[in-house]
Amino acid sequence: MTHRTVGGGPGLPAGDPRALVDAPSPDCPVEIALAALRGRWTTLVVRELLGGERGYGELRAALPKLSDKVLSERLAQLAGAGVVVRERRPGWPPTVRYALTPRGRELGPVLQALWDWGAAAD
Amino acid sequence: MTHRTVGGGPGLPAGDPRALVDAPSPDCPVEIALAALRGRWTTLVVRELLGGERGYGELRAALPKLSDKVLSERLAQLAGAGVVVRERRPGWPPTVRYALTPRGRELGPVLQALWDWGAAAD
DNA sequence: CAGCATCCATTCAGATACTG
DNA sequence: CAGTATCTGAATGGATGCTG
Repeated sequence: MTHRTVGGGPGLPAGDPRALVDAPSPDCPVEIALAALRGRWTTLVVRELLGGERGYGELRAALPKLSDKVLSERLAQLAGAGVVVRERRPGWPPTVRYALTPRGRELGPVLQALWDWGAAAD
Repeated sequence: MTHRTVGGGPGLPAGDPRALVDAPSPDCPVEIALAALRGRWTTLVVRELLGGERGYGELRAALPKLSDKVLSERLAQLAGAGVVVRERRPGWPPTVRYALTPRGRELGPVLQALWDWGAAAD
């Protein structure tokens, strides 16, 4: 055994240049994750979807104070981040289902870490 | 043994009302944590301080593209969140040292979780 | 049903200049 | 050395109204 985290698996970098940036960079993994969660309401939308797939109207009903504009923005943002998939169901009236991707479900531990830190009184 | 996470320790809530909010709330632990990390440059400032205490000028040197205005704002924000302490050293020229609090050091695992998610290719 | 378009108020970050 | 003051442009979020 020589140094920590040199082997495999996740972990803070052993020489990963993205840990040395001297300015905010879209390539930094921390920024990637924070970008996915950025913006008001985002974590609440993810929380709803952690309970299973939902239709647009179900999301509106669960978060009644969230406007169409921002909800659409958040869903597009989360879809762009690979967190959410949008599925159109044929027929009338048109229905749409939103669900977390596997990558989206992996946000569970991240939100857990944030919760634990924020809940700790210290 | 009955249910998960009912006992002690951290974990997603067993009946914590803060997990059921229908709008962004400053009481939600996740929001508390994200508020501490919010804003451009914030995580980079924390990263610098994870390497040990620093003076104002050392932070400026490590992050040369960060303006005085934003650096001051971030340090005040982090101090308000209990992440950083500011210590004035007497004498001339005036010097100041910034260091993470114990609570600030506990951001390590949070940043690790964010890093791991952002670094995962999936 | 599931949204997009538009307008407006607020917040945010960068640049520059000045101070205890 | 370690900041604060001020200004400006960009991004953000909410409200309202319209559409496939």
